[in-house]
Amino acid sequence: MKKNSKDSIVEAAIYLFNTKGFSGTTIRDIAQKANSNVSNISYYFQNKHGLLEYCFLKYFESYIAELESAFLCIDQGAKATLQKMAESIINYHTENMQLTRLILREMSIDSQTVREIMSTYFAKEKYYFKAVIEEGMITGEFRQVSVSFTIVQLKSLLSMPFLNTHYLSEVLHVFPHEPYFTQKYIGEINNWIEGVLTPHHPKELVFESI
Amino acid sequence: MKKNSKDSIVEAAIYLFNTKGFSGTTIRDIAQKANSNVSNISYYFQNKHGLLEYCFLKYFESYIAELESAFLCIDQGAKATLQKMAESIINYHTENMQLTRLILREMSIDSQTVREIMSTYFAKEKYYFKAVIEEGMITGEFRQVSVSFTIVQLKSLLSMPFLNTHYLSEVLHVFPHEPYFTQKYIGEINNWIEGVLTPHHPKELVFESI
Amino acid sequence: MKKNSKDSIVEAAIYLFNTKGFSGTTIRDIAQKANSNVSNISYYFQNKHGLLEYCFLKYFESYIAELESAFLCIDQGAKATLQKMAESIINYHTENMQLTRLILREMSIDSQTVREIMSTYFAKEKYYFKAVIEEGMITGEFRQVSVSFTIVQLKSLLSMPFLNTHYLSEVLHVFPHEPYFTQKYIGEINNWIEGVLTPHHPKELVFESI
Amino acid sequence: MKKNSKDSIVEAAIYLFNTKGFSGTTIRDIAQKANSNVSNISYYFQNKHGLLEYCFLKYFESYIAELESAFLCIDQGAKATLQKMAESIINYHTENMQLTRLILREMSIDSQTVREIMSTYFAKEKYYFKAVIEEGMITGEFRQVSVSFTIVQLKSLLSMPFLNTHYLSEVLHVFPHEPYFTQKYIGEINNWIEGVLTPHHPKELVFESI
DNA sequence: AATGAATGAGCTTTCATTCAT
DNA sequence: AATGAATGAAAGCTCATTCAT
Repeated sequence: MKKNSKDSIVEAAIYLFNTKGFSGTTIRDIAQKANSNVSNISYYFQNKHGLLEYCFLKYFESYIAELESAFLCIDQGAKATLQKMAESIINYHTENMQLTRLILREMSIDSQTVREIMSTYFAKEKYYFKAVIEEGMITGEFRQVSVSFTIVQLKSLLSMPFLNTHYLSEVLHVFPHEPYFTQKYIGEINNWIEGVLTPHHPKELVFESI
Repeated sequence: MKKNSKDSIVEAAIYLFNTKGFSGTTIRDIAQKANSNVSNISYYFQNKHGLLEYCFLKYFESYIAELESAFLCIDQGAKATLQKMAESIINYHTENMQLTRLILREMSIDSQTVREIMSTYFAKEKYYFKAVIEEGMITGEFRQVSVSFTIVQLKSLLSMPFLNTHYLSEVLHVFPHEPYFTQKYIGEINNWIEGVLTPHHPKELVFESI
Repeated sequence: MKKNSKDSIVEAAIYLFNTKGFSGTTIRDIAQKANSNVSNISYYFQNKHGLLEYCFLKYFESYIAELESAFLCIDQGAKATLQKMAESIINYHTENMQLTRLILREMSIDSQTVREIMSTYFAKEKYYFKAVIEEGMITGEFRQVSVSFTIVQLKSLLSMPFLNTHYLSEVLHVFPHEPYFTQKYIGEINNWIEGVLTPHHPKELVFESI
Repeated sequence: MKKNSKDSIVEAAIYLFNTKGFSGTTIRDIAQKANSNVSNISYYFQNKHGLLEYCFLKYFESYIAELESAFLCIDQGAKATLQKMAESIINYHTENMQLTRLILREMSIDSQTVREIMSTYFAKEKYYFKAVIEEGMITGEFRQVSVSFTIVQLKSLLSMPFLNTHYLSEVLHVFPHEPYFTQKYIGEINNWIEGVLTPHHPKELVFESI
């Protein structure tokens, strides 16, 4: 009768953690939404917190995989690679908006989970970003910039819209769920790469902007 | 005996909501940290949620005031004004990092509070950003851009570093609390204004980058 | 500004104790309804329970006074006196319906208050009822009946309609507040005195009694 | 380990609600007396109020069943039927004195529960009383009386002794728990039916009295 | 005489978890 | 693999009362 109890629990958890926050969600909420029994959560994930950790892992495994895959074409140039990385992340975030929002929010809470589980993933993520930026600076594709501050900006631009989807849709009337958004926002990121990271060779660059 | 019970409750609440999340914080935690009595929370703020709302109002009243004040110099040019607005916000966020982080996180939860309380503030904020961007496009200081997508980016850049302070300090070794950060990050935002918003007049712009 | 704080507190208390029960009413409810301050309750009545006791005394002082006054005409015959006593009680209950209902309900709770405060009043009440019934039995106006069981019935008939006013009005469409009710119900009590207490055929019936 | 948690909770609740009133009883009291856990009250009855409603239903289901069963012999005459109904109610009240007292008291509080839950039961009860009284008036067994006012008296006589058991035992020294009381009080009710409801045909009636 | 801030105890309810099946 | 009853801890909140003014 139940397709897959474990999966439906995770699905329900992502939705509810995202909507009401981790602490604001009860395991009964989750069990009910998943059409499962409360005890199954303990059974599969040890306890409520284990379920959250599972969600974190689920997110980061894929996230890093996307990043890794995009990084493979580094020999085609730093700019192209960075553009591909940004595009991959935006696509991944768009396709997993609930999970992304949950991670981005809970990450900002000061907890053991964040420190322990995520440090390795963040280290990897930093490695790829740093590598591509430094490569670009060496080849002259990028200006000489602060790697850290560049990563700060890049991550800001790639995360925020998915964290504040309400704000986007209700205040700015920009709808991250629509396919048009993804396309357009990738263009904006490329503009940022051009305008902020790339050295100004006047003639060509003017025509890149939308 | 107690100097100011109400204020110390708010202060404790901001710290704890920020550190452990709203749902993850108990009113007993707050009362204890504030050296006050649990009942006083109900007494002053009706209930736990009222205390959160109070924090929201506290943040937004000042935030909008900062924005409004910076907007006053609009006759000195759109770019200068936008730079001043960004600087004001960064300064305000730096000085109220705890509160800012709390607001930015809880805002992303799907609740009545967010919708009802904040809609007016967001409308005002949007008004100022839109006004300055459109002014810039009219005078030719800014390129022709999508107002909404520009606001998305601007808000991303102005918020994210204050939401993920752990990440910045522990992964990137960038410390938002240090005075150097503020100064440097304001420069980065100005770069963004130059590189992304300002039309390329080759000669001058090259020298603006840090 | 306040006419009489004490009186308005009592008035509010009677209404609220009656509507929501003693334990179900908070002193803040009372203070608010009385347009007074919470602390005044402690000031005037020591504490919440003192206020209840005050209500009990208020009721019983008047109640016993009514009974006493009606009993004075005992030399005009037992039946006439009993009728007058019943009429007085019904009138008093009608005029103080809220207070009456409150007393009748709280009396049924097993508490110190009931035992201590009321025992003297109940003793007095019993004395008058017993006196009039026994007088009637001596003079032959009444049949030989059990005094206790007669008092049970009499008190039942004189109390219940005022305890269950909702039931009367909503189920039976009998409205104790209307003047017609009082008049009619006094008639019913007199019927009861006639039919149950008075011998039908003086000579024979005397022997029927238990 | 626990035999029947639900039943023991109900039993404890009836005793305590009766003794201390609904609002005056805490669920900790109940759980302790029932040797159960506080949470089980929520588990079985949703909340404290749900437990009260359960008691109401428990009472009325049986009460109406008694009434219905007694009403079946209506073809044996209205008076006999009414006597049987009264007897059934007195027996039921005697056997369930705690519950009865609880219901009678809480019924007098002005609440949603009373209005919603009980209206149907009261309608049924009224139907049976009305039917038997009207039948009696048609056949000439009963005098022409007001149905409503007769029900008021009947219910008064059948309820009050069970509501004020303290008063009966401590003031009047009448003990409703003793078997003698039931027998005697049924006799009193029959006297009331004879004296108040039955037309006076001197010769015959004399022999009917007990 | 009256007020409003402050207190601490205690209440109802919720929750994550465990146990027996 | 899955269920539902049961548990103890703790959470949010309420309340009668007191204190300082």
